[in-house]
Amino acid sequence: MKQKENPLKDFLLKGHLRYMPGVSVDNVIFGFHENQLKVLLLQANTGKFWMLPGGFVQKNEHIDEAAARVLQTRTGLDNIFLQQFHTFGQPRRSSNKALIETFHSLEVPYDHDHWLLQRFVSIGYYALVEYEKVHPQPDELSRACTWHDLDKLPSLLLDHKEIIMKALEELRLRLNYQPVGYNLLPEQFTMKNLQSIYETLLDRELDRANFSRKILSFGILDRKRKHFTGGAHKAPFLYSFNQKKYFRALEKGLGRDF
Amino acid sequence: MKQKENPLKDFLLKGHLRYMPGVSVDNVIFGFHENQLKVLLLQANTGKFWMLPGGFVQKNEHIDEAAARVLQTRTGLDNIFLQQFHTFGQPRRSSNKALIETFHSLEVPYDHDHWLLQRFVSIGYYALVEYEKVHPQPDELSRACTWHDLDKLPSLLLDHKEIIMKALEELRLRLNYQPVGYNLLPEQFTMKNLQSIYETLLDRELDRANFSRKILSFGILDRKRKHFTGGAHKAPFLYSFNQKKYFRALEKGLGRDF
DNA sequence: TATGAATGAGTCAATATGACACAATAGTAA
DNA sequence: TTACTATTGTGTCATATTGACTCATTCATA
Repeated sequence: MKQKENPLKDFLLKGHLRYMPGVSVDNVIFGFHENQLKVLLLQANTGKFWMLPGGFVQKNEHIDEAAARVLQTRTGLDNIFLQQFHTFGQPRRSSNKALIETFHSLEVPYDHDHWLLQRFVSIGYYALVEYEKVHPQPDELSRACTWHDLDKLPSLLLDHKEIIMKALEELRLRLNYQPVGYNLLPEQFTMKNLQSIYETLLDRELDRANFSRKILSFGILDRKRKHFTGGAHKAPFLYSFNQKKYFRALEKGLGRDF
Repeated sequence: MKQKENPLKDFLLKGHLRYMPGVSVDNVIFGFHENQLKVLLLQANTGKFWMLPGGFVQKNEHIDEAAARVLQTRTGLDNIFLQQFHTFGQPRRSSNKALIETFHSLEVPYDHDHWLLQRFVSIGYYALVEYEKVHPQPDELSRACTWHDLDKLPSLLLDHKEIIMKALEELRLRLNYQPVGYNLLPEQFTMKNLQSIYETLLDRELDRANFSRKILSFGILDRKRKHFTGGAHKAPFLYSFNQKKYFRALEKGLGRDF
């Protein structure tokens, strides 16, 4: 029996049979830690640049499914609600220098028609995850899969920094008509937990009382018992998202102006 | 000198040299007529289905430019502000039956690897235009390029109906934080003109006084002289968009909740 | 000059927002 | 037990916004 090929080599040689040419997906995964917004990045075995967990679309696969599969494959994160937010299509998105080096080092024959050397359009998805709940694992092409502060991003591949910034911008816009937090918080949480998320996403402080009033007016929360932290102060109530109402609000929006 | 090829035949044979495989753009052009929202559709010479003015992305072209070029080429409409709103990527978007008939009728050789028979992802753009201002002309592939009522759409190709509906949905959402009307109205217009646009887009009536108050509060309008229509009633003021403020609002948004 | 239609401007109650105040805890220290 | 502190639930209050109206004005026509 033939020895297993190098998976990267296999991908370079046979990828064109499996994947759509010219189309990729890039996932911007936001996570929280100590009230800081983080983004999940991969670092390839072969390069020093960091990158978003992105990949390609199979020839017979919905792009939404592709985004989810790519995320699962490259980071191990599963069952994450991904939201498409923008498609990026500058003509020379990709620099092929590193790629061509890889061809040489793996002794893979190629020419300028090779599918990976073509220009790609990338469909951007974002998601919000609870930092503590997930355990990112790099795939075999990557040596690292770790969280990075948004204000201390390392050197990023191609236009991935632009993609991250656009994702954040769109996310902030949608905060006005979409609820947030479902998979960001444990089953039960305090109002302060939720407020911290909004404050972190918006990068500014919100008034405690007003925030509470507004969120409760959306009617997507159920109040539970009290939560005794052991802190020397009044115990806060716990809340949970009313799933039905939460997802209805995700679909229908939280009420409009016009 | 060789006779000019059939342009369609030329496109089928050589398109793969010029265009990205697997990626297309589709434009949803909304227009107004008698307070009705219309959408611009093409009908191919060879088929009975109507379609959005869509096309392909050149190998070295920004997707935004592709959308504008495609629109210009296929409908004659130029200098239109197109807004990307969603990318559609179900795996079997395209039915190739009609296409294969075309291959046969033009006696173009093909196999299942032909670039046009591959699965396509389509990037959706929308725009709003003043019905009276533009004069759509079908390209040589099409026998018609006409406006259609949204509530009386003809049979549409592929998923184009879904694309139109999504465009309208996104447009309505953006009405809450983006100004509308710049290229929809003449240089000067009445408050009623503008209100009609909003009413048509939202498909519901708005209170005259409240609408005026709200729009004026955005601070994107300059009041001009009065306009004497000849009607037997008080003459309305004319307004014009303050370009600087209008486009700043397009960029920055019209004020948020959180 | 009277009339009808549409407009600019205003009223007013209901609601939402932003900035605070204050009493009610839960633990800790005395 | 009792003070003390941090944090929370709730309330207030001025201000802004919204939705549903009214009303006088003004234009062309009869």
